[in-house]
Amino acid sequence: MKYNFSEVEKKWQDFWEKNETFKAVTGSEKPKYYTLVEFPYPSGSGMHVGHIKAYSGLEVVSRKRRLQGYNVLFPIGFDAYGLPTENTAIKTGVHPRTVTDRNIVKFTNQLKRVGFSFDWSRVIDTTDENYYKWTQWIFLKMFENGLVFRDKTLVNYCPSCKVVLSNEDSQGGHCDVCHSEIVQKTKEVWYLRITEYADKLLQGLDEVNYLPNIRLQQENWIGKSTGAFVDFKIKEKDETLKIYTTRPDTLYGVTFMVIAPEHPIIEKYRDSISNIDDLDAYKAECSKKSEFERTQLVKDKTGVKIEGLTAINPITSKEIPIYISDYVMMGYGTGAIMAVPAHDTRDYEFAKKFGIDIIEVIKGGDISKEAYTGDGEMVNSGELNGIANKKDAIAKMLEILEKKGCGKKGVQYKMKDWAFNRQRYWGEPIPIVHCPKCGMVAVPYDELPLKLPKVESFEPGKDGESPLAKIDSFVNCKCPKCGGDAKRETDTMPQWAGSSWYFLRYCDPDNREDFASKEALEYWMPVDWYNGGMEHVTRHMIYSRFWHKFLYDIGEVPCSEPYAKRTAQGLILGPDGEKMSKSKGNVVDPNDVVDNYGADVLRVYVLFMGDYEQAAPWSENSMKGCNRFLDRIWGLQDMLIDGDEYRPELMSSMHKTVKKVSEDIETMKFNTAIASMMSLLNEVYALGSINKAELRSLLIILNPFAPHITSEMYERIYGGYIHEQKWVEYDEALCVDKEIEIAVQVNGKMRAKINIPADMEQADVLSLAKQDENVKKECEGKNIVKEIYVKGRLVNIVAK
RNA sequence: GCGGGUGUGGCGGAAUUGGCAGACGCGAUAGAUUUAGGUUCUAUUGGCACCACCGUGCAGGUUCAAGUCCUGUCACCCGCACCA
Repeated sequence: MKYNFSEVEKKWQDFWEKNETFKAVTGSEKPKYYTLVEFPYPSGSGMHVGHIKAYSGLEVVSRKRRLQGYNVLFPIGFDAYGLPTENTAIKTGVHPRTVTDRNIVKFTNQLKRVGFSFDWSRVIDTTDENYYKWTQWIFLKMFENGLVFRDKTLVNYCPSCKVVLSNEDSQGGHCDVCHSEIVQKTKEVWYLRITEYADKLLQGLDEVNYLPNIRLQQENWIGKSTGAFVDFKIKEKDETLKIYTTRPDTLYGVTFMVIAPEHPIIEKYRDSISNIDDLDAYKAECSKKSEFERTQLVKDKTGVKIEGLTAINPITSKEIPIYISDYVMMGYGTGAIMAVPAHDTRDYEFAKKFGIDIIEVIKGGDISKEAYTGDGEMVNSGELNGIANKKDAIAKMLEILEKKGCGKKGVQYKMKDWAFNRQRYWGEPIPIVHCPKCGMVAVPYDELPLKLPKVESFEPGKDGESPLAKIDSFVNCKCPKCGGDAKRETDTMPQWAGSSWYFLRYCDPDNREDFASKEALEYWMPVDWYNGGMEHVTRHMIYSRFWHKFLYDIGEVPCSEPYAKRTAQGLILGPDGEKMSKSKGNVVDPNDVVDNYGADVLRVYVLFMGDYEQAAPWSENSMKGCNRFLDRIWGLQDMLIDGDEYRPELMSSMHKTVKKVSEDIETMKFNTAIASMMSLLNEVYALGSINKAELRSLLIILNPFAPHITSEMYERIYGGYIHEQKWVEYDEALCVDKEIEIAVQVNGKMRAKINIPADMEQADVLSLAKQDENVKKECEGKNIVKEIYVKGRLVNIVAK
């Protein structure tokens, strides 16, 4: 009897839905387990096989946990604000609300067709006013606590999307959404003071269990460095120039200074600078270059010496020149550096080009050829001379600087404050009112949500102005403080806002009084296991950890870190081994797979195709192998015999397979878990029969991977529901075979295989090994120097 | 440039962390079933001059034993990128 996957899959999906089989119960007596996957952006093109792989990992974990007796929260929702929807709306004239609702329906149907065991009663949509009310609420709490500010700065601006982007969204000088080149623009924008949490975000990594590469990426992103701030006096003025350095130990080697072209000191003393025209020209040239060009053209150092301002090295009292150069950035440190050409490659290049002195202060390199950045004995450095390592030299110099009062220890972070705004329609309105009398005033909490007005036109204004600015009824309002005429902020929040706290809402999604009740948060938080893409490790994850830590600090959530554990899946590549993309035409549609092979095959295949954390190319043929595997599972019904315990001939295989699958799920080695079940299946086929006890265990351990076929077979053979069963136990002692085959090597080369009882004594094994004809031949005429027996593995005889 | 990762049959990938390299799957070959194709089943499948020998990007080293450890080197992928 052939397996009719479409009928069976439909039957169980309907059953699960009708019976709310996977509904999580807040406050249940069972131990809780919260598994979280990154909720999708409901794009018009529908689901991608990448989504399936991303969700299948924790889907298996969730189903296993339920069988293990946990109360599992495995939710799903939609991160629906964002540019693609708005662009579709502009192109087609259909309102973003309609586009979003349509796409959500599409995604929901697709997700249900794959049989994911989400708790569908907790679906959230970040664009729902009952959701974004709380996004705005958290924003106002931050505003109240001084974490929100406005600043006029150079921003990354995408001329195509007409949007100001954060550094994170404009990596490599290209827009993250449309890939156009970014230009620099001066604009007053909203910021969240995430840098205030830099240290907490870094320290919090000690409390959680993230994959090492994930942790490292976050650490690099935060980019903490320790060093010193040092004041350099300006000879001609009563002024000091503050610099940041990680190498205060090299202060004796400072022969010039460099400041960023935008450094304010130039404006301050422009009348005293004799070559101000040259500086202005250089500055103009730099501002023409985009940030991207600036970092790409690293080969050649450029700069101009400031005539009229001279710095004094605080430690040697020598006069040194000051240059402006675009290799120093205003956005990091103080926008000014002390240059130590002997021991910094950039300063070295610059000094060579401009003919500046190079003074060696650390022994070990050849400074006539290149900068020496290694460690070594201090020379030419006064009281530091003779100190042999960097650490001691830095400590000594800091001591001297502090005594002289011209420097102190300091830390810097690469992470910048978060540009928190979009000049677009389809986002959460920022709940702030600009009052001519009172300044920036928060919309009162009881007026939330500040609803996004329904409009006809969503196109951004000419100068990158938000579409909301065109709606008078929205813009004009009364100041909540003084009651006078005021104007609303028209920027909206960036697409990262809604996803910065969604895991909290899942705990209590229908709450109207609070973003989630204390009880629900106490019960569910933190997320026990969070899985998603590597691309979200530095943006979404840092942002959401920041929001969560803030909420913790103001007493709104019970734990300081949101995610106890974080893993990441690898990409699915196209059949050609390239990244899937519409333009390459190598995209695989999960719908086609479900139509042709069924959901179980799709699920098993995305987990079997390779290491879960690694990228792997799609292969239709390989997937057919998974289809065959499940057909053979179905075929077991024809070789079923009675029996309520494992037979001796399958005893160790059954225990081994259960152990392997149980362990591999925990380490996300789904591919080898499936492989071990295939091996067991091969053994059963070779044997020609399987008994009821054996099949029952196999169905249960396969259930998280292929829930439809296993549910159906379980019901047919045993009656009742497989999801009400218990995960299978195994006995470590029974995983071992009584008789084993071991290899016998002579001088490290395999010469024979012998069968021995597993518990045979070393001496007996060795003497048995030496009786083998082949081994005898190899040892003939030689002295046996050494005999090694690795228990259960091999014998090695060393003969000379 | 810095950081991370990867490199194993025709292909996707395994290998208890130093112990029989190539599990499992695909593909291929042969046979059975079938009018035929497909499906299914059985057997074989790293190379080769087949009891030997050679084989985990390349070159060395440590070890009784190396895909795994050490030194050097090459290639590809992904982050970050003049971070002082």
